[in-house]
Amino acid sequence: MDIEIRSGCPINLTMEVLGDRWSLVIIRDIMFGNRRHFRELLNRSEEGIASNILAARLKRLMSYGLISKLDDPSHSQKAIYSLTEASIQLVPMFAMIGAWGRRHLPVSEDLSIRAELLEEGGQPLWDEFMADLRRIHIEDPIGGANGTVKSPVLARLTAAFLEVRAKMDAPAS
Amino acid sequence: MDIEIRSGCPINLTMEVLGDRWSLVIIRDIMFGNRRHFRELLNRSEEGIASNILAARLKRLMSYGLISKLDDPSHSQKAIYSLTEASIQLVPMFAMIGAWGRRHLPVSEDLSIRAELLEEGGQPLWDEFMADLRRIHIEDPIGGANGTVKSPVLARLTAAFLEVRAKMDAPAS
DNA sequence: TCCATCTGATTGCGTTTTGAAACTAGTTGA
DNA sequence: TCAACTAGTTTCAAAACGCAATCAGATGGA
Repeated sequence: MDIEIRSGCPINLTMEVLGDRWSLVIIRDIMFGNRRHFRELLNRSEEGIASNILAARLKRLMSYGLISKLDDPSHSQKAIYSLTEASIQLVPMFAMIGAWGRRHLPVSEDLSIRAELLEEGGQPLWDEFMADLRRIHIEDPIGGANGTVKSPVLARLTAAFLEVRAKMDAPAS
Repeated sequence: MDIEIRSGCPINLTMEVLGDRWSLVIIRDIMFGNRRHFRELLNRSEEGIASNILAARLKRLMSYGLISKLDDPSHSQKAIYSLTEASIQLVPMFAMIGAWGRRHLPVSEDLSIRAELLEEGGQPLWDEFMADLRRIHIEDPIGGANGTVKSPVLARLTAAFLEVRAKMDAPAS
């Protein structure tokens, strides 16, 4: 749960915190899929994460201040997981990671449309998206989780994704 | 040695390839430290990587096409490790990772000056650096390894690093 | 009230990965 | 000849991972 601090190099420290197969994938689901509950992160995970691994990662990310946990008023046992300012500032990094992956790895068309739009939008779109995320994760996490408060940028990204999906499912014309 | 392909998402795939504690640190040393031999990567590693882990990671990165290996003509047992076009294109990602780490993690001043300069320089500096890297890793890997061919950008980053180091070592004025 | 279902996890257990130290096998230069 | 250097491999213990089963409390409908 603690950083060993092999060295004070920014790249090394970032890899000590985020350098595993799951942490960034979980943050991605919270950020781009607005999955705010344990079960959403578990069952709707594209990659099929195990429940013990998810629990361990959520705990770890909380200890680093990358996500926060809040009781859901609608269900005393439910918890709402939210991004923090630190993880919201990962947006440009996600854009770069997505851009690189799209160019050099065997990505699928539907799952990479959001990365494409995020890359094309550049800094102005990233700023807009980060402002949205602050509203639905920091200012009103409960409204953000239950859908009362929405992110326009996220809505656009999701719409584009669903459109590509629909085209792929349709019979070839 | 092979990607499992849990999903075709660009972020997931990138994490499957680079999502461990060592891969990016090794590429960083080759890229920013111009360490081109096994021993340079092993003994002059800031983080103290073990030789078996280094050997395994080099093999893995080669299998993904992120580094290439070449016989050193000056010593029949020596190998020269070089970046490929794919890993050279990681430069903007490194810039973002460094920028994020510098803001949110306990980095040390000397080891983060290069990240600071890389961030400030923006896309123009990244393009210049990538052009340099192509010369010393792809066009003339042997000259790049033995120092006959140099990177002006790398020289500037290293000079700034050594300057900060010197200031830190000097007695407080 | 009863009970199936949902909540965020935890427990066991076998497999895989990691890490440190020692070691190998060959090369080089004095 | 020999010490130093080259790129790794071997060994073995510890940690992390992945899967399936399980848990205890909360909820909602009959």
